[in-house]
Amino acid sequence: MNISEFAARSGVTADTLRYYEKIGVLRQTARNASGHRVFDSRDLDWIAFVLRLKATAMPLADIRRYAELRAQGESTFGERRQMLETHVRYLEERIARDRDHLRNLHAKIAFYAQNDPA
Amino acid sequence: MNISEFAARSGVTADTLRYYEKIGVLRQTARNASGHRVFDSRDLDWIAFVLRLKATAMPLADIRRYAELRAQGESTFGERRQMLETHVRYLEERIARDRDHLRNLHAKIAFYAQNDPA
DNA sequence: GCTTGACCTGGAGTTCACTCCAAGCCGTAG
DNA sequence: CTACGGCTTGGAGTGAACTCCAGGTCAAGC
Repeated sequence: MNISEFAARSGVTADTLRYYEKIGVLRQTARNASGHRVFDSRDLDWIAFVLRLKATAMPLADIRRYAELRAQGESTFGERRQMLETHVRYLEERIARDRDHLRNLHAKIAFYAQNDPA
Repeated sequence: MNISEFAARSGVTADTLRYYEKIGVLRQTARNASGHRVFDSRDLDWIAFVLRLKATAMPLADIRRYAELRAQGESTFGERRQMLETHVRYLEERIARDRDHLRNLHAKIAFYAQNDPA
């Protein structure tokens, strides 16, 4: 598929896709005879995973590192696993913190509800 | 207390505190005879709440809006409550998404653990 | 009375993650 | 054969949130 279809399916703009390729988050994509990028379903899987990492606040520099390891094949399974384990710990902490923030916000909302002069 | 003590206690650098004042996240702070900022424990409470909102991804522009409402007194309790309720919904969604991401990451880690050639 | 150190201001610079643009190439439709 | 749309590139610009700096003021210690 071409870049605009891939953009539509992945939910990432064409500009951003080219940017991701430039910084190494996407591999150098295949090209057709006219030099246009050609994407396949494996690229779709990869970008979905990238979006998952991004959604959980992993910096693009780290995602880029993961992409590098991925490009080196199965020998990097261990290192990739370590990256993910580190990230899981970060995520677990974020969830715990968020729950705490949530409790605090609920208390504040209750206060406003009780004391609203309106 | 002076700005460096306030910075130490709040965990925010003096530069950032001055920046927050400039953009309206902190009110125009009180000054002593030499024009130096003087902070009190209520400022400490407020900055802690600002950090809570920031930690949950509220943009400074929104925090600034909340600070404005706060400066207008009790008549804005309703509007402040609405802002927090909107933010609570956002946070609840983020927690739900994070939990989903976490499950996915665990599955991927399990795969690496199973298949690591090392 | 001079030095030192903490503070002040305005403004420039930095990082991250895009986002936009000009200029150019290529295949198809009229 | 030319106009058009979609792609290409390199590079400039954007917005958020800081971060740093130069040049200046002021109170306290020696």
